[in-house]
Amino acid sequence: MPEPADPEAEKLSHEQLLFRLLTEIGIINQLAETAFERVLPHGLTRAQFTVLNHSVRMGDNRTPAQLAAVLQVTRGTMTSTLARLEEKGFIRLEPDAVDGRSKRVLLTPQGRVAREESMRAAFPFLELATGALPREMVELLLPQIEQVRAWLDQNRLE
Amino acid sequence: MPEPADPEAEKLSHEQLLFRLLTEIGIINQLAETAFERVLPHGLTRAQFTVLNHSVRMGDNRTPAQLAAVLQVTRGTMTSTLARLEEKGFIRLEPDAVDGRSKRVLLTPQGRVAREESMRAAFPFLELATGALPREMVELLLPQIEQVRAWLDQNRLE
DNA sequence: CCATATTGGTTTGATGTCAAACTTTTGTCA
DNA sequence: TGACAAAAGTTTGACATCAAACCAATATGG
Repeated sequence: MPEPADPEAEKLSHEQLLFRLLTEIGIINQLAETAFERVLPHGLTRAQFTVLNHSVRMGDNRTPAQLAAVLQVTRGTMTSTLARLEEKGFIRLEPDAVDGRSKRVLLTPQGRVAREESMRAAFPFLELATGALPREMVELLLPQIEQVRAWLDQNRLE
Repeated sequence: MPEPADPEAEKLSHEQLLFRLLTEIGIINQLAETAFERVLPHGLTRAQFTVLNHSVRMGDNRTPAQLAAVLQVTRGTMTSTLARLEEKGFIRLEPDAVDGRSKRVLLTPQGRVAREESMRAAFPFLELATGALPREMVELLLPQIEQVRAWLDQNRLE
């Protein structure tokens, strides 16, 4: 059947499909971020949680520049997020012993607890979602999405 | 082979997979938005472009509340975006003839031109991406991503 | 060894975004 | 019809984000 029955169903170009994909991703991100921040404790934002989570999982004692690179934000943004985490007592910022330009980001015990609380707070929402989004689908989706991420990552217009 | 060779490759829970998916989506969004805004003309942002694009594709003469609902932002956010588009001369805001509370968003000719220019400016980037992200993959991905979006959309914690 | 380039971090200004409080207008219903 | 509820839009305050300009410290090269 070469002729689509639905006159609306015009054949989209490869580029148009990609654009649609990025648009959908934008909306998902917006909805997910809003839902996530609504349940996070201590007024944590997604950006702040991401720093705590990364520090727990990959180890703390990183420099702000390293965190900015890994988490894909500018250094200015990281400066701001770290300042708020320090205000809340969830990290400490110490001067680097060997490089006078650098600092080191250390988790505090309260920071670890706050990350744990955040995980628990997010769980019910994720659990609810598992009902509608089958595991096989997510397993199929993830590597493809990672491929999109990898391409964008490598083709940043510096 | 029930034992994974890689000791890192622990079996992730369904919830953890979903979390990873949303994290990847967040990073993709950030990279795509930054890349897109770098090429947009007239200092347009993605939010502003989205309003122009929607008005061209779906017709203008909508109310701010309608646009906010369709584009998944709060009314306060839409107020701000529309104000900047009006400053740039790309839309006009007129009072609704029948409902004294409402306004109507009208595209100006310059607004239509700016949207066209934006599409052209974005094309080279999308074209580049088509090389790395095959059409069959995008076609496979899109309906699944739409399913995720639809679930989040319906399960907003109002 | 010194001039220059690079790197780490900060600051500023603009924008998007949300939640919450607020005003104005419209709708409901008793 | 008059009180109250609902809806449209705005404003404010907080945060994330970027780009660009900036300072300080380190690295490089002649």
